Amino acid sequence: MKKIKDKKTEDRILESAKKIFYNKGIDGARMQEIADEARINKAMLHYYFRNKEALFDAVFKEATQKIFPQVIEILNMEKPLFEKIEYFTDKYITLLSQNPIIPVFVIREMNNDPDKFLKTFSERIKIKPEIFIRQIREAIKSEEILPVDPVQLFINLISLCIFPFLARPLISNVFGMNEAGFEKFLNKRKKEIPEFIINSIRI
Amino acid sequence: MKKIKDKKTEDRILESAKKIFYNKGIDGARMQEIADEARINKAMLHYYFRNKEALFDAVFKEATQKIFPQVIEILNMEKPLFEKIEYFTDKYITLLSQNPIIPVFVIREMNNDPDKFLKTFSERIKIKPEIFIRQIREAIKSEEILPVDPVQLFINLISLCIFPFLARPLISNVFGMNEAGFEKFLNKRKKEIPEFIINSIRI
DNA sequence: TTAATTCTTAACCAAACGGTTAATCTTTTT
DNA sequence: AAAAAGATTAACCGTTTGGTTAAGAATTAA
Repeated sequence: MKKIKDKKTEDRILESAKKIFYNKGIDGARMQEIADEARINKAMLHYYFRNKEALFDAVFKEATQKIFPQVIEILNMEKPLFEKIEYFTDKYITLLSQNPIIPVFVIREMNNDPDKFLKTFSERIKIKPEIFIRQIREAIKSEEILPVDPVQLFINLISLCIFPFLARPLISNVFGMNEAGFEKFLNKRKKEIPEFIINSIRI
Repeated sequence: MKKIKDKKTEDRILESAKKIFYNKGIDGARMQEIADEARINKAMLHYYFRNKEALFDAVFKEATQKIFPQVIEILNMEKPLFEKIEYFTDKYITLLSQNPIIPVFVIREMNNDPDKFLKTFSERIKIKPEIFIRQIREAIKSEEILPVDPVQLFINLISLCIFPFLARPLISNVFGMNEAGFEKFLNKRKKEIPEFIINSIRI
């Protein structure tokens, strides 16, 4: 019974911290605001999490755990290259659509303190796209695709998927999209990106 | 004689503010740190700029003025489509390489307060890529390129150019690049991106 | 039941923050 | 040279900030 109650409060804190940190970053977030959001006393934040940084780290950890492992998992699947590119784009944009603020959050905090990010990140998550890279190399050898630089191709794929989530306010404004319009744009993109890439590299 | 001295101090403030704001954002930046960087008293910041927000606005304005007008200018040039894509990629990546922190800065602050951004931004800068979009439409009609969505193609071009600057710490780490290595990667990209795009859409 | 442990709160604190003030130094104007 | 205007500083101020404390509820263990 104790554990259930624990989780209840601790989870509410984490949920509130997520909401505030995601939208304002560690520097813009206020501990009081997180406490208010969770409808608890500010001291409770320090009871469950030592300090602001520890609370932030927990939130950041969850955000990266939610995104990166899935990326790698898909890229390591045993699938033909073209099919994998299609599958990846669809799954990745769907995942980000469900957490559209995470890309901004991760990019912001990663650049805020790159050393800290790389340290805590590479300790937990192995993001080695070597299988995908090797698969590209093999496709080149077997003359299935043009001889492109595998690393550049990989970055292209990631860029095309993530960037719209980072520049969303500007894109929506320039092309006069409302929320539904942007969602439509993203859904269309799920098919456009693989077509775009495969068209480019297919022999 | 007065004006020269004015400029000297005011410029030094702006320069220091740029350095701090670019790297830490408006929330992470401290007025004292900016003053220290400029080797002046903190009160001077308020003498030349009313308050933190006004100083930040001046910095943000300069950053956007440095990037966006050039993007539009190139996209509005009278150039054949393929040549324009090549020219744009080269000039844009070169420009960003000279100001590699600006993309992170603009994306961070744009998402920090989208309404403010869109208001002050669209007042000053008209970023209507209509000429480029029309050019794509015409290339489709004349069967020079495949019938792709012009907006998606435009976003693809921008995504491929900007994203590496946003994810630089992660990219450098995953692929073991040092500073020179990343620069090499970017330079290679100046040719890879146009090839990649043109390969994809050319009939 | 009672003692110990865990959870929660209100009140508090020192440091850091953006911003102000009043006096001083420097330059320009007359 | 004297007065006016502009530039610069040190000291100060009220507020906000992350964090603590000590006391009280609530739950668990004995």
